[in-house]
Amino acid sequence: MPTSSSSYHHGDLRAACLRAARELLEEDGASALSLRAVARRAGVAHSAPYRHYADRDALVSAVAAVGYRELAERLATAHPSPSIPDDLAAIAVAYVQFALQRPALFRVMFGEPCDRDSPERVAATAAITQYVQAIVGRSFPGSDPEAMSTAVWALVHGLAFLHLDGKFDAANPTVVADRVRSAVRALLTASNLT
Amino acid sequence: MPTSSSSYHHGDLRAACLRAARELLEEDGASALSLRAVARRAGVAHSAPYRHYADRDALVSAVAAVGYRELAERLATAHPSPSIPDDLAAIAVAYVQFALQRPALFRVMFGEPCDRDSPERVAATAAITQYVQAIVGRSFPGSDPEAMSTAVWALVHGLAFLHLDGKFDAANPTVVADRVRSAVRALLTASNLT
DNA sequence: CTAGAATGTTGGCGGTGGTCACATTAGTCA
DNA sequence: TGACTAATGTGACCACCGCCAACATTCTAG
Repeated sequence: MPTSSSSYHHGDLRAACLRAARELLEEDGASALSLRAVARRAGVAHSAPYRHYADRDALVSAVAAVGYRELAERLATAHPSPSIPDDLAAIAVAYVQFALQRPALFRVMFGEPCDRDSPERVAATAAITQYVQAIVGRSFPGSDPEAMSTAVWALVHGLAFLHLDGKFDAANPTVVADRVRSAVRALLTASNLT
Repeated sequence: MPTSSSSYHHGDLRAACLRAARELLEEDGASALSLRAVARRAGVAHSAPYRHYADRDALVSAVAAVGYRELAERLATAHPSPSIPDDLAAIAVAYVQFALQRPALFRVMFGEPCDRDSPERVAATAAITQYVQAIVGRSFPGSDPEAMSTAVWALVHGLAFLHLDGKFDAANPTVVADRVRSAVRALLTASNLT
């Protein structure tokens, strides 16, 4: 049963799986992200993805790593070189908006216990940590950068998750942005006076 | 095949399922929480739980609701009537400790998109919202209670999740507690001056 | 040109969520 | 007390999933 000439090998199944996985995640949520569905979408047998990903967690971690990079881009776009509290607030807004626009991806990135030690993941999250510390350190030279960035990241991360879970009304993006901004300002004002 | 006299009906399968589900969650994490495993543990056919829970999500939501109540108890125990920032910090520490001691349960409560609108869940989370607002309102009569409690809850919630995800070192409970305390103090000091 | 490494396929195993018809029991009402 | 009904538990079944192994095809290094 010759399938014409060379459609047997896919070409770049690894990347195709990643793309398919992200699409499934966006379209139907985390529960739709199965290796078999990914294979179907890539037009390939159900076990082919195992040639490129050891198991489901490996695929999920790869997706999460892509998510971390995208999040970093978003934050950088929100403000390339933040230095005052309002710059930081803009970045916080971008963080929360990312979570609300790609809820399933955000949950994969932060909400699952799987493969916390995957090299891709630890590298990506370490990058975010450094990013936040660098910004905070630059914005508040006098403060303890570690404690300060801890508080900032936690506040923003918590805002994202609570909005995602419907604990805060997330229907109106403007309202969300205002809420995030005022919360961040409150914290940063405090640090200025310490 | 008479199974003695009356072991056909379980007695209180609904409660037994809940208990079994919580045990599975504690012992082997979220992935072990399947309706079939619950049924096995309760000593009942795999389809019996469906008489009491419409589907898996319904069971999970019930477990989450129990978790909300337990969390509320913990917070109340940490400090019955908080009024100064340090009282609030103690409650924050209890919140994070709860997350770290029952990670799977905490993730079920806040980390899953399922059944956000289940009556049990909305009631339980509304109770938490009110609880936080009441505390914050009492502690800071002059501040906007909504904005203030938003910031407090988000900060604490974010600290819990980031510790849970290994983004902050959570090995030493004392270190964790110190981190949480200092972050909360920073925020509350700010509000005092507004 | 050929041997072996990569990659993809088929088939299968055990587990899971969910539904159905059926069996058993408990509660109610005459 | 006895019978009828609703509640509850059972077993068989379906589709899907993760994962594995044997096999087929293609690519590539020598």
